Amino acid sequence: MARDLRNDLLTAAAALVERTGSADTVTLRGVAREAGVSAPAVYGHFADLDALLDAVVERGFTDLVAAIAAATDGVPDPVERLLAGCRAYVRCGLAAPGRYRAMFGTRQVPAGDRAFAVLVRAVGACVRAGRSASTDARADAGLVWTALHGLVTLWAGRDRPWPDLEEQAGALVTRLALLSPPVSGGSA
Amino acid sequence: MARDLRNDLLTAAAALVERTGSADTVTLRGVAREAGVSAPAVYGHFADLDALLDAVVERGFTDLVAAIAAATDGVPDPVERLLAGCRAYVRCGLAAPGRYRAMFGTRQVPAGDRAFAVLVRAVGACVRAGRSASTDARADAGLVWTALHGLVTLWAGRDRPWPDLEEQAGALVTRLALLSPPVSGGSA
DNA sequence: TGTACATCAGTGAACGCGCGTTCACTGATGTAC
DNA sequence: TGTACATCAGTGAACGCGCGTTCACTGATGTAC
Repeated sequence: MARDLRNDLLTAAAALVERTGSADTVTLRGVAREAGVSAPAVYGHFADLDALLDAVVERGFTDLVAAIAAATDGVPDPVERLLAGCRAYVRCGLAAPGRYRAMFGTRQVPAGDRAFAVLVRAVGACVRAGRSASTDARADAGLVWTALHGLVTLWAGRDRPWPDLEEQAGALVTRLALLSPPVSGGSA
Repeated sequence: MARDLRNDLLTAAAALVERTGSADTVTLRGVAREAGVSAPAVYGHFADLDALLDAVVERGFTDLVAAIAAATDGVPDPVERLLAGCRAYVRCGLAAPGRYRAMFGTRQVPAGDRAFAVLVRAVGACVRAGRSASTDARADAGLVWTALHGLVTLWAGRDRPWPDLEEQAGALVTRLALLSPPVSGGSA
C-alpha cells in the first residue's frame, strides 16, 4: 500500500492552519516537516504553497457541503431541515475554525455561492409550507448566513460552552428566517 | 514641530494591515519602510512587532467606542439609539476590515467585553421602554453582536453595495433584539 | 553672544535564521527479454 | 526464475532573500558657563 503523499500534505497543511489559527502563517517547509518529508517533495503534488492552501480550502467546502447534506438528509419538515442544516454549518465551522477563516476570509468564495443557493431554497421551502413569514427568501437567507458566519468566527476558539452556541444558532435562524417554531413531537 | 514617530508607526502599521487584509503578514521592517524610517528606529517606541500590533488593535477599540458614542450621542429614543450604535459599529468595522479582523480574530478581546456591556444596556433600555419583547437582554445582545460581527467579516472587501449592508444591519438588529420599529417622525 | 559638552532619537552595517525554489542525485518499483 | 534497464517519487545540498534584532555610530537639540 503506497503512501498517498498528496493526501498527507493536505492533512498536514490543515493541521498547521488549525494550530496557528490562520493560513497566512503556514509555510511550505512547515507543511513538509509536518508530513515528515523534504520540502521539494511538495512540488511533486502542488505547484506551490498557494495551490496547496487552495486545495485545503476546497476540501473544506467539500466537507461543509457533505456535513450539511448528512444533517438534512431524510428530514421532511422544512423548518427542522433548515435548522438542522444551519446547525451542521456552525458545527462544521467550529470544528476547524482556522480552515473556516481561510475559506471565507481574504480569499475568494466561489463555492460559497452554490452553498448559499441551497440555503435560499431551504428558506423558500419554509415559506411555501407556511412556516416562514419571509417575503424575500433570498434576502432573509442572506441574513441567516451572515449571522451563522458571525457565530462561527466570533466564538471559535473561545471557551464559550458548546450547547450555548447550538441554542444561539437555533435562535438566530428562527428569528432571521421569521420561522414558526417546529411542532415538537407532532406528526407530519 | 517634531515628528511623532510613534504615531506615524501606528498609522503605517494600520495601513499595511489594511493593504494585506491581515495582521499576520505585516513585518517590522515593512512598517519601518512604510513610515520612511530605518528598522531599528521602531525599537525606540515599541518593544517588538507584537507590541506595535497590539497598539494598533488598541487604537481600533478606541476608534470603535468613539464612533459608537458619536453616533448615539443625543439620540433619546432607545430603539433609534440602539440602531444607530449598531450601524456605527458596522460602518467602523467595514472602514478598516483588516484591523477589525485583528481586533476580533485570533487575538484576545479584553476591551470587547466593555463594549458588549454597552450593547446589553442599550437592549435593556429598549425593553424598559416597552419597545423590545426580549426577556433576556444579555442573551439577545449576544445574538445582535454575533450577527453584526458576521456582517462585517463576511462582507468586508466584497463589492456588495453599501446601502444594502446598512439595511441588513437594521434588519438584523430589529429581529434579533425583538424590537418594535421606531415611530418615524413621532414625538417623544 | 559664544563655546564646550551632555543627551538622545534615528542610522547603517552586520549577524544568524527560516523561507521558497532549483538542481543533480538516489534508490525502490515495474517491465522486457 | 534471473538479469538488465527505464521510470519516477522523494532527497540533500545549495542559492538568494527578507526577516528580527544587535551594536557602535552620528548628528541635531538643549544646557551650562
